[in-house]
Amino acid sequence: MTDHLTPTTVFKCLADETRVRLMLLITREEELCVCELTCALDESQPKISRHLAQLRTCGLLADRRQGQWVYYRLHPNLPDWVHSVLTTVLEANKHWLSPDSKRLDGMGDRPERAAACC
Amino acid sequence: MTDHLTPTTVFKCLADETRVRLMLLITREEELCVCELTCALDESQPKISRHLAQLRTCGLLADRRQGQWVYYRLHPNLPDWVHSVLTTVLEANKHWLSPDSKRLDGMGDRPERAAACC
DNA sequence: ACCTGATATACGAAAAATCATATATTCGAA
DNA sequence: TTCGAATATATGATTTTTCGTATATCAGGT
Repeated sequence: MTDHLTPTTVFKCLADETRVRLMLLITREEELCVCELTCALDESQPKISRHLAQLRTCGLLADRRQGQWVYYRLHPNLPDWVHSVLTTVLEANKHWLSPDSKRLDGMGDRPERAAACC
Repeated sequence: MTDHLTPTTVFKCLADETRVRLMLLITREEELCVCELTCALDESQPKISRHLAQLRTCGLLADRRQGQWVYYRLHPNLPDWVHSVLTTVLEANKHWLSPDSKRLDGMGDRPERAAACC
Protein backbone atom coordinates (compact mmCIF):
# COMPACT_ATOMS: atom_id res chain seq x y z
CA MET A 1 0.00 0.00 0.00
CA THR A 2 2.85 2.37 0.68
CA ASP A 3 5.15 0.53 -1.67
CA HIS A 4 4.34 2.64 -4.68
CA LEU A 5 5.64 5.74 -2.96
CA THR A 6 7.73 7.47 -5.60
CA PRO A 7 10.19 10.26 -4.81
CA THR A 8 7.84 12.70 -6.53
CA THR A 9 4.86 11.65 -4.44
CA VAL A 10 6.77 11.86 -1.19
CA PHE A 11 8.29 15.24 -1.95
CA LYS A 12 4.95 16.66 -3.02
CA CYS A 13 3.57 15.59 0.33
CA LEU A 14 6.38 17.38 2.11
CA ALA A 15 6.23 20.49 -0.06
CA ASP A 16 4.10 22.47 2.29
CA GLU A 17 5.19 24.16 5.48
CA THR A 18 2.30 22.77 7.51
CA ARG A 19 2.84 19.23 6.30
CA VAL A 20 6.60 19.12 6.85
CA ARG A 21 6.16 20.39 10.36
CA LEU A 22 3.48 17.79 11.03
CA MET A 23 5.66 15.00 9.66
CA LEU A 24 8.75 16.06 11.58
CA LEU A 25 6.87 16.45 14.85
CA ILE A 26 5.33 13.03 14.44
CA THR A 27 8.70 11.56 13.53
CA ARG A 28 10.06 13.00 16.75
CA GLU A 29 7.18 12.07 19.03
CA GLU A 30 6.17 8.71 17.55
CA GLU A 31 2.49 9.47 17.90
CA LEU A 32 0.43 12.63 18.35
CA CYS A 33 -3.26 13.41 18.30
CA VAL A 34 -4.90 16.09 16.23
CA CYS A 35 -5.41 18.50 19.09
CA GLU A 36 -1.74 18.30 20.04
CA LEU A 37 -0.70 18.99 16.47
CA THR A 38 -3.18 21.83 16.16
CA CYS A 39 -1.74 23.39 19.28
CA ALA A 40 1.89 22.78 18.30
CA LEU A 41 1.53 24.41 14.90
CA ASP A 42 -0.86 27.08 16.15
CA GLU A 43 -3.13 26.68 13.17
CA SER A 44 -6.85 26.12 12.70
CA GLN A 45 -8.23 22.64 13.28
CA PRO A 46 -9.69 22.21 9.77
CA LYS A 47 -6.38 23.18 8.26
CA ILE A 48 -4.45 20.63 10.31
CA SER A 49 -7.07 17.98 9.69
CA ARG A 50 -7.05 18.53 5.97
CA HIS A 51 -3.29 18.18 5.75
CA LEU A 52 -3.28 15.11 7.95
CA ALA A 53 -5.91 13.54 5.69
CA GLN A 54 -3.70 14.22 2.71
CA LEU A 55 -0.68 12.63 4.38
CA ARG A 56 -2.78 9.64 5.37
CA THR A 57 -4.22 9.22 1.88
CA CYS A 58 -0.73 9.24 0.37
CA GLY A 59 0.32 6.53 2.79
CA LEU A 60 2.79 8.52 4.85
CA LEU A 61 0.73 8.45 8.03
CA ALA A 62 -1.52 5.97 9.75
CA ASP A 63 -4.21 6.89 12.23
CA ARG A 64 -5.84 5.22 15.18
CA ARG A 65 -8.91 6.35 17.01
CA GLN A 66 -8.99 6.15 20.77
CA GLY A 67 -12.14 7.57 22.28
CA GLN A 68 -12.62 11.08 21.06
CA TRP A 69 -9.05 11.42 19.97
CA VAL A 70 -7.39 10.37 16.75
CA TYR A 71 -3.69 9.65 16.91
CA TYR A 72 -1.39 9.87 13.93
CA ARG A 73 1.91 8.04 13.53
CA LEU A 74 4.26 7.28 10.66
CA HIS A 75 2.77 4.56 8.53
CA PRO A 76 4.21 1.23 9.72
CA ASN A 77 5.03 0.16 6.15
CA LEU A 78 6.88 3.30 5.27
CA PRO A 79 9.82 2.46 2.99
CA ASP A 80 13.20 2.68 4.72
CA TRP A 81 14.38 5.54 2.56
CA VAL A 82 11.42 7.71 3.52
CA HIS A 83 12.02 7.05 7.18
CA SER A 84 15.67 7.81 6.69
CA VAL A 85 14.91 11.11 4.94
CA LEU A 86 12.60 12.17 7.76
CA THR A 87 15.07 11.45 10.55
CA THR A 88 17.90 13.13 8.65
CA VAL A 89 15.85 16.28 8.12
CA LEU A 90 14.64 16.24 11.69
CA GLU A 91 18.12 15.93 13.20
CA ALA A 92 19.49 18.77 11.10
CA ASN A 93 16.56 21.11 11.59
CA LYS A 94 15.60 20.92 15.23
CA HIS A 95 16.05 24.63 15.58
CA TRP A 96 13.71 25.29 12.70
CA LEU A 97 11.13 23.07 14.33
CA SER A 98 11.61 24.45 17.82
CA PRO A 99 8.72 26.94 17.87
CA ASP A 100 6.39 24.00 17.33
CA SER A 101 8.19 21.68 19.73
CA LYS A 102 8.04 24.35 22.41
CA ARG A 103 4.34 24.92 22.03
CA LEU A 104 3.83 21.18 22.20
CA ASP A 105 5.99 20.75 25.28
CA GLY A 106 4.31 23.69 26.98
CA MET A 107 0.84 22.40 26.26
CA GLY A 108 -1.27 21.58 29.29
CA ASP A 109 -3.97 18.93 29.43
CA ARG A 110 -2.46 16.66 26.84
CA PRO A 111 -4.63 13.60 26.43
CA GLU A 112 -3.48 10.41 28.12
CA ARG A 113 -1.77 8.02 25.81
CA ALA A 114 -2.97 4.45 26.29
CA ALA A 115 -1.75 1.68 24.06
CA ALA A 116 -4.50 -0.31 22.37
CA CYS A 117 -5.24 -2.76 25.10
CA CYS A 118 -7.85 -4.10 27.54
CA MET B 1 23.79 31.71 0.43
CA THR B 2 22.54 28.17 0.67
CA ASP B 3 22.50 28.29 4.45
CA HIS B 4 18.94 29.52 4.71
CA LEU B 5 17.65 26.40 3.00
CA THR B 6 14.67 25.36 5.07
CA PRO B 7 13.04 21.94 4.81
CA THR B 8 10.03 23.57 3.17
CA THR B 9 12.13 25.29 0.52
CA VAL B 10 14.05 22.15 -0.31
CA PHE B 11 10.99 19.96 -0.52
CA LYS B 12 9.16 22.46 -2.69
CA CYS B 13 12.10 22.34 -5.07
CA LEU B 14 11.89 18.58 -5.20
CA ALA B 15 8.11 18.46 -5.49
CA ASP B 16 8.04 18.16 -9.22
CA GLU B 17 8.78 15.10 -11.28
CA THR B 18 11.09 16.92 -13.67
CA ARG B 19 13.06 18.56 -10.88
CA VAL B 20 13.55 15.41 -8.77
CA ARG B 21 14.80 13.54 -11.79
CA LEU B 22 17.18 16.36 -12.65
CA MET B 23 18.50 16.48 -9.10
CA LEU B 24 18.95 12.73 -8.81
CA LEU B 25 20.69 12.45 -12.16
CA ILE B 26 23.06 15.24 -11.25
CA THR B 27 23.66 13.68 -7.84
CA ARG B 28 24.61 10.46 -9.63
CA GLU B 29 26.72 11.99 -12.39
CA GLU B 30 28.38 14.85 -10.52
CA GLU B 31 27.95 17.23 -13.42
CA LEU B 32 25.76 17.31 -16.51
CA CYS B 33 25.07 19.86 -19.19
CA VAL B 34 21.66 21.04 -20.28
CA CYS B 35 21.60 19.06 -23.51
CA GLU B 36 22.41 15.85 -21.65
CA LEU B 37 19.64 16.48 -19.17
CA THR B 38 17.20 17.39 -21.92
CA CYS B 39 17.99 14.11 -23.65
CA ALA B 40 17.89 12.03 -20.48
CA LEU B 41 14.48 13.29 -19.43
CA ASP B 42 13.18 13.44 -22.98
CA GLU B 43 11.55 16.80 -22.43
CA SER B 44 11.65 20.13 -24.24
CA GLN B 45 14.68 22.34 -23.78
CA PRO B 46 12.78 25.34 -22.37
CA LYS B 47 11.11 23.12 -19.83
CA ILE B 48 14.39 21.67 -18.62
CA SER B 49 16.03 25.07 -18.62
CA ARG B 50 13.24 26.65 -16.64
CA HIS B 51 13.40 23.97 -13.95
CA LEU B 52 17.19 24.17 -13.78
CA ALA B 53 16.94 27.92 -13.31
CA GLN B 54 14.56 27.39 -10.44
CA LEU B 55 16.88 24.90 -8.76
CA ARG B 56 19.80 27.29 -9.25
CA THR B 57 17.88 30.24 -7.86
CA CYS B 58 16.97 28.27 -4.75
CA GLY B 59 20.61 27.41 -4.23
CA LEU B 60 20.42 23.69 -4.86
CA LEU B 61 22.44 23.77 -8.06
CA ALA B 62 25.44 25.71 -9.32
CA ASP B 63 26.25 26.21 -12.97
CA ARG B 64 29.38 26.73 -14.99
CA ARG B 65 29.63 27.77 -18.58
CA GLN B 66 32.15 26.10 -20.83
CA GLY B 67 31.97 27.22 -24.40
CA GLN B 68 28.48 26.80 -25.66
CA TRP B 69 27.58 24.39 -22.92
CA VAL B 70 26.38 25.07 -19.41
CA TYR B 71 27.09 22.43 -16.81
CA TYR B 72 25.07 21.99 -13.67
CA ARG B 73 26.28 20.39 -10.44
CA LEU B 74 25.08 20.25 -6.85
CA HIS B 75 25.81 23.55 -5.18
CA PRO B 76 29.15 23.24 -3.38
CA ASN B 77 27.73 24.78 -0.21
CA LEU B 78 24.79 22.46 -0.03
CA PRO B 79 24.03 21.64 3.62
CA ASP B 80 24.99 18.11 4.62
CA TRP B 81 21.44 17.06 5.30
CA VAL B 82 20.33 17.99 1.78
CA HIS B 83 23.17 16.03 0.29
CA SER B 84 22.32 13.14 2.52
CA VAL B 85 18.67 13.21 1.50
CA LEU B 86 19.60 13.19 -2.17
CA THR B 87 21.96 10.23 -1.93
CA THR B 88 19.50 8.27 0.18
CA VAL B 89 16.71 8.82 -2.32
CA LEU B 90 18.99 8.04 -5.23
CA GLU B 91 20.23 4.76 -3.78
CA ALA B 92 16.74 3.55 -3.00
CA ASN B 93 15.19 4.61 -6.28
CA LYS B 94 17.62 3.66 -9.02
CA HIS B 95 14.97 1.60 -10.71
CA TRP B 96 12.60 4.54 -10.78
CA LEU B 97 15.32 6.68 -12.34
CA SER B 98 16.47 4.05 -14.81
CA PRO B 99 14.53 5.23 -17.87
CA ASP B 100 16.42 8.50 -17.61
CA SER B 101 19.76 6.90 -16.81
CA LYS B 102 19.39 4.62 -19.80
CA ARG B 103 18.65 7.44 -22.20
CA LEU B 104 21.63 9.30 -20.83
CA ASP B 105 23.97 6.33 -21.12
CA GLY B 106 22.74 5.59 -24.60
CA MET B 107 23.22 9.16 -25.76
CA GLY B 108 25.73 9.65 -28.55
CA ASP B 109 27.80 12.80 -29.06
CA ARG B 110 27.95 13.81 -25.45
CA PRO B 111 30.05 16.94 -25.10
CA GLU B 112 33.58 16.52 -23.84
CA ARG B 113 33.98 17.26 -20.20
CA ALA B 114 37.04 19.42 -19.52
CA ALA B 115 37.77 20.66 -16.04
CA ALA B 116 38.29 24.40 -15.81
CA CYS B 117 41.93 24.54 -16.80
CA CYS B 118 44.47 25.79 -19.34
C1' DA C 1 29.59 40.77 -39.54
C1' DC C 2 26.71 36.60 -40.09
C1' DC C 3 25.09 32.01 -39.11
C1' DT C 4 24.21 28.10 -36.21
C1' DG C 5 23.76 25.42 -32.09
C1' DA C 6 23.11 25.70 -27.03
C1' DT C 7 20.76 27.86 -23.48
C1' DA C 8 17.71 31.28 -21.14
C1' DT C 9 13.70 34.07 -20.48
C1' DA C 10 9.00 36.29 -21.40
C1' DC C 11 4.14 35.79 -21.78
C1' DG C 12 -0.33 34.42 -21.26
C1' DA C 13 -3.29 30.27 -20.57
C1' DA C 14 -4.45 26.16 -18.05
C1' DA C 15 -4.15 23.27 -14.12
C1' DA C 16 -3.28 22.41 -9.30
C1' DA C 17 -2.92 23.58 -4.46
C1' DT C 18 -4.36 26.18 -0.53
C1' DC C 19 -7.40 28.53 2.42
C1' DA C 20 -11.36 30.25 5.35
C1' DT C 21 -15.74 29.26 6.60
C1' DA C 22 -19.55 26.46 7.30
C1' DT C 23 -21.24 22.07 8.27
C1' DA C 24 -21.00 16.97 9.30
C1' DT C 25 -19.61 13.11 12.02
C1' DT C 26 -18.26 10.60 16.05
C1' DC C 27 -17.67 9.59 20.78
C1' DG C 28 -18.49 9.89 25.77
C1' DA C 29 -21.00 11.71 29.40
C1' DA C 30 -25.14 13.20 31.47
C1' DT D 1 -31.33 11.02 23.58
C1' DT D 2 -29.22 15.28 24.03
C1' DC D 3 -25.02 17.91 24.52
C1' DG D 4 -20.29 19.25 23.93
C1' DA D 5 -15.59 18.29 22.56
C1' DA D 6 -12.69 16.36 18.92
C1' DT D 7 -12.19 15.53 14.28
C1' DA D 8 -13.49 15.34 9.31
C1' DT D 9 -15.25 17.03 5.01
C1' DA D 10 -17.59 20.18 1.53
C1' DT D 11 -17.57 24.49 -1.04
C1' DG D 12 -16.21 28.32 -3.56
C1' DA D 13 -12.64 31.86 -3.90
C1' DT D 14 -7.87 32.90 -4.28
C1' DT D 15 -3.18 31.98 -5.09
C1' DT D 16 0.55 29.30 -6.95
C1' DT D 17 2.58 26.22 -10.38
C1' DT D 18 3.30 24.52 -14.65
C1' DC D 19 3.28 24.55 -19.46
C1' DG D 20 3.77 25.58 -24.60
C1' DT D 21 5.25 28.77 -27.66
C1' DA D 22 7.80 32.48 -29.13
C1' DT D 23 11.78 35.04 -28.64
C1' DA D 24 16.23 36.56 -26.70
C1' DT D 25 21.12 35.75 -25.55
C1' DC D 26 25.61 33.98 -26.09
C1' DA D 27 29.68 31.45 -27.88
C1' DG D 28 32.21 29.61 -31.84
C1' DG D 29 33.13 29.16 -36.53
C1' DT D 30 33.08 31.05 -41.29
